[in-house]
Amino acid sequence: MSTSEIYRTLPEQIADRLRQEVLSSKLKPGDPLREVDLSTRFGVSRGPVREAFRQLTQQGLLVLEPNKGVRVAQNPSVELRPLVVRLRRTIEIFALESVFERINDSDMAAWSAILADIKQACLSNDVDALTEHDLRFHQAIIRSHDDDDLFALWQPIAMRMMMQYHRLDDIMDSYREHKRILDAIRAGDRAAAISALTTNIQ
Amino acid sequence: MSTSEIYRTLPEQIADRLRQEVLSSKLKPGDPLREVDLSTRFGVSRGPVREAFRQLTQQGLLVLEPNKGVRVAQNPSVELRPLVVRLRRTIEIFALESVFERINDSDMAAWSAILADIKQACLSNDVDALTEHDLRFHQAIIRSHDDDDLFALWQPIAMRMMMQYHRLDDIMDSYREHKRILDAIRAGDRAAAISALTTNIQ
DNA sequence: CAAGTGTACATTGTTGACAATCCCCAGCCG
DNA sequence: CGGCTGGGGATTGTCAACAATGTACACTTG
Repeated sequence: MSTSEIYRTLPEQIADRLRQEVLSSKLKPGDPLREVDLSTRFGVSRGPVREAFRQLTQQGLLVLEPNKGVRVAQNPSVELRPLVVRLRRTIEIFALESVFERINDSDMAAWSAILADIKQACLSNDVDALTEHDLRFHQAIIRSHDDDDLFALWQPIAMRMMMQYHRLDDIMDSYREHKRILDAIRAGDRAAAISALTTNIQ
Repeated sequence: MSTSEIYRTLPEQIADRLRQEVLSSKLKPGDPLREVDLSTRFGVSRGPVREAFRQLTQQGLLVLEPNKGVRVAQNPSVELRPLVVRLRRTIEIFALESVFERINDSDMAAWSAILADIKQACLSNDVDALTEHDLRFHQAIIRSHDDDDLFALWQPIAMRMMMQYHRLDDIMDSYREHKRILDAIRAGDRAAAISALTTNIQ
């Protein structure tokens, strides 16, 4: 997720960068993205850029109009939002349910590290960093399953929520909510974990 | 959906054809797809084929391994199946709930036509045609919303179920189930419609 | 003979040129 | 004056050549 990391493919690097800019509202809903602009900016040809567009379209961050290019997706309609929340809860609770059976020390350590990043982002009031680590936290829940299908199901739904403006008045609440989830997991308390997760997803 | 229709884009034509072959098990899970094979077969270059691959990957029908090409996706693990069923029910019931408010005569006519196609496919024991029209029926429920986001959310989930082998002993049951749904809609009976839909999705 | 290594081939990744399409706007016509 | 029409620039779509990567298998080596 950080800047100087080894990526497998060119399109992935481009997609990661663009995703970051969409989630941080550097690119706003409706903004058009031009293939040539980005290809010169990243120093590659249009092919990899097109490929990155496809990845982000799949994740619901961009919308593609044939012969007209891509734009940043509009936030889901207010009508749809309750559905998206319900779907995301369904998936993450499903994943959480079986976390208790598989969890090991290295998982917990990784989670604690992410929670520390969330705390740090909250303290320094860095909303972009918070979005990134929030995403990583939930991704870790999903990924504890090691099932690419589950991740593929979850991603477009989660992305559609992440694009929304932040719902919390006090940014520090984000840290508290995630801490509650992790504490409940550590304590092996399923009901508390699900409750905390449900509170966090809305 | 039929063979000689006007499509906007080349990749769409290719993707439609390949989807049909995956859903009809002409291409089986794990089968590799080669870009050059398909580009010569369709008489185009590799570009549009790659693009079609991306669309089908997004729909969960193909899996993409960098530098190694695409393969037909494995069916979701048995562990995941209950989740997929739950998600699909959640979305379709959500869509169905508000169908009652928007429905008009031309919608009903279109639905009746699809139901007739389903009946025809059942009578002639044509499983491939049944799969296609089954998909069209549910797609019509989703599409009655005229919200591309809802469709985008639904498609990858529905596709993962459509890849599964058919669950019915008597193929004619499929017609009966869909007829129950449509009759309930026509009668304006929400509870019955939801019940019939829930029975159909499993 | 087993394990590692090199090499040729098959396949995907990337590129830049060219074609098709869209969009804006000036000019024309009713 | 309002609406149609068509030209030209901007943008995406397609293509074929070339580069990079992965794979299979014969070969060496201990």
